[in-house]
Amino acid sequence: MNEDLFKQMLKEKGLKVTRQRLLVLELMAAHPGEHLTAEDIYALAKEQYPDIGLATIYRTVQVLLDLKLLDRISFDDGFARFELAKLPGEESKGHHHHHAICLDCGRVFPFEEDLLDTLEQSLMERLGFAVTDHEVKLFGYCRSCRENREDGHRNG
Amino acid sequence: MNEDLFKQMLKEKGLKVTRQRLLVLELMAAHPGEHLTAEDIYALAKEQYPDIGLATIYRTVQVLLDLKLLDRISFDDGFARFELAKLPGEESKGHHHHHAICLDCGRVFPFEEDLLDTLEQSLMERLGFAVTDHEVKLFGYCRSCRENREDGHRNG
DNA sequence: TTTGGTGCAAAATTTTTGCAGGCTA
DNA sequence: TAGCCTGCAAAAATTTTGCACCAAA
Repeated sequence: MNEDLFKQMLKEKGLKVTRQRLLVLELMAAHPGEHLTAEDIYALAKEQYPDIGLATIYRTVQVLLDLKLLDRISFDDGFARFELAKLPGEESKGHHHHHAICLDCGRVFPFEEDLLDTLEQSLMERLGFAVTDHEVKLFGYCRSCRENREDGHRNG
Repeated sequence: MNEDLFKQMLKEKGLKVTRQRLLVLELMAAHPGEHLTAEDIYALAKEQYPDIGLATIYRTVQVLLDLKLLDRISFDDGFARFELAKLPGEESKGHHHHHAICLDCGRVFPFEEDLLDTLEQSLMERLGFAVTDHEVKLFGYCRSCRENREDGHRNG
């Protein structure tokens, strides 16, 4: 992420460039694909700026969401999570990437595939619903958990 | 939903059949595809049983989730929502149905299409990730909102 | 200097838990 | 009757807001 571009985006919205905003964006860029909660971001930010407050994290995250620099995602575990958004043009239709969530170890595997075109076309034809974005979560079992499970089966 | 089957499911788990549990399941069955929050269910339940408590709604919903009679979904608006689950065998692979969410009016259109087989196969081949379930949310604009918008364009 | 941002603490909101009493089996 | 279930209220947990002070433009 280009810091100068970020400063320009803030100025265009009449917002000020502050150390806290720069820090949060930098942290998010340093942890791609990690799905951080507000508390996670707070803890990381305190390492570099102990005086920062949790309320600032929430307010900054909201600014970054408005600028479409972050995506909010939920794994239905009680807190909102945030991750760096792809810049427009980095992928085909401006769609976000998606998540395969292991039901055993809880790890999250991002993937990029964008195979929903047929489905979206069908919705337009049948319902007149024009899709502009989508979010896909797959649940299942990752390779290492499946291998562990097979070991278990062999032994008992 | 068959009430006797529900009673049997409860008994098999050592749980008791109570008026509150029957009522909540009945309400969920009477409002298919409506994505009710705990407060929504509470309000509906009070109409028929004014003494019921909100805590009972949360506890009952948890029981119904465990029995896989309900699905929990989140539209990232701050509360968990619940809807009646499809019985096994009602759809192809045990997968749930999905949601197209209008960004304008907020209405939610359920759809059944199950066109992710290719994607899931590819994940298995590339990551060794075995998908057992998926959740798809599409965001966009429904027919009536699109028509209103076009009216607006014509008039101004 | 003016406007908006921050940190702290309190408030708001959703969800969970403890407990005394009541209902199911 | 024994044990689970409920209702109420309090607690927990995440997120938002009010306010005085501070920093950016």
